[in-house]
Amino acid sequence: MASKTPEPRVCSIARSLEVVGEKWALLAVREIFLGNRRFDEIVRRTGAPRDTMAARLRTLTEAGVLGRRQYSEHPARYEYVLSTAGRDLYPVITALREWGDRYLSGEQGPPVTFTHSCGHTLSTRLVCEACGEAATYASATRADPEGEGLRGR
Amino acid sequence: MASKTPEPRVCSIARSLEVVGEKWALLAVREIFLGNRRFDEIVRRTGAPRDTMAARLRTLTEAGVLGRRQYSEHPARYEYVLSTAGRDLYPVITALREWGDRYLSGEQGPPVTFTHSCGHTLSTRLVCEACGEAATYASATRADPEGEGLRGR
DNA sequence: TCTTGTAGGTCCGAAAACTGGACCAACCTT
DNA sequence: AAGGTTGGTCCAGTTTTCGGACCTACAAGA
Repeated sequence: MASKTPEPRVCSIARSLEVVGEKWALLAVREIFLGNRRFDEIVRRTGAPRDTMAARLRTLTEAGVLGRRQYSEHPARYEYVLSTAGRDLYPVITALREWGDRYLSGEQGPPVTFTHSCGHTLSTRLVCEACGEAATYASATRADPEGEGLRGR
Repeated sequence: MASKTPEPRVCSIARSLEVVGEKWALLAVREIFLGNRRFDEIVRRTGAPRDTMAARLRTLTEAGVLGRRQYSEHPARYEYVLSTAGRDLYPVITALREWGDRYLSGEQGPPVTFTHSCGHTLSTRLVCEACGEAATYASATRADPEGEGLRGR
């Protein structure tokens, strides 16, 4: 076999995880989605060490997922806001919540966090971008079953 | 303010990340989705240190996301397969791919990895579970805007 | 037979990341 | 003046990660 596929696969999933895959990153984003934009709140509600969360907010800001906004001048105070890219993490967070709701809930059922404006829970659906058809993993083709043919386009 | 909300929020997202939030976990799952079920393949195509990946596959197996199956007796050989819970990570992975495709693609566009059987790319849609209506972050209610009222149900 | 290859790991020491807790500088309220 | 709020930083100890070498068991080819 002459041409080896690139060792670490060129992949958007890997790239995404490079940015939001660190331990506390998505929990920070979750808090901001929930409206808690301030450092102390984020630290308190995620349970992260202050130090670690400070570093994480820095990397997320540098990556363009968050913005840092001064909301008070004289005691200089900052809050974190979601960029467009940050807001577009909503499906990722929803999918994770859904999975946790299904497989990691205790006896009292899943905790409720995000709801649709009609009051019900949001979920993610897989659809085909082109034909609009609902899809499942079963109807998805694994483009690279044997480890070949996957090259970036 | 008498009753403090629980410090670290009770949350399915946090629980999910406890299981699949480690650095190489979702990439291992990705490889298995792509049909590469064997240790060496998984290591090679993710780029993870062998050591770390061995540990990760162990935790994922213990968590019930993966199963470990012997496919050869005499040289005892094992492969990893997705459980139902593992297969249900498909939306998470799709959402991450979609985000990476959108915000982290180079000049040559996103690498293609998963496609629908019709040959097109899959994506995730947010919908309301009850009314079936398409939803966006904008139409979602933040159940806990000020850090209150979020308690598990 | 001897070598090479495959497969699924383990072991190692060095480096990086995470952790909890103390501390700090401005400002404000009581 | 004392105490609270906010957004951090600093520290030292522990845990994880990293890359590479190594190991066992078998099979195929020269």
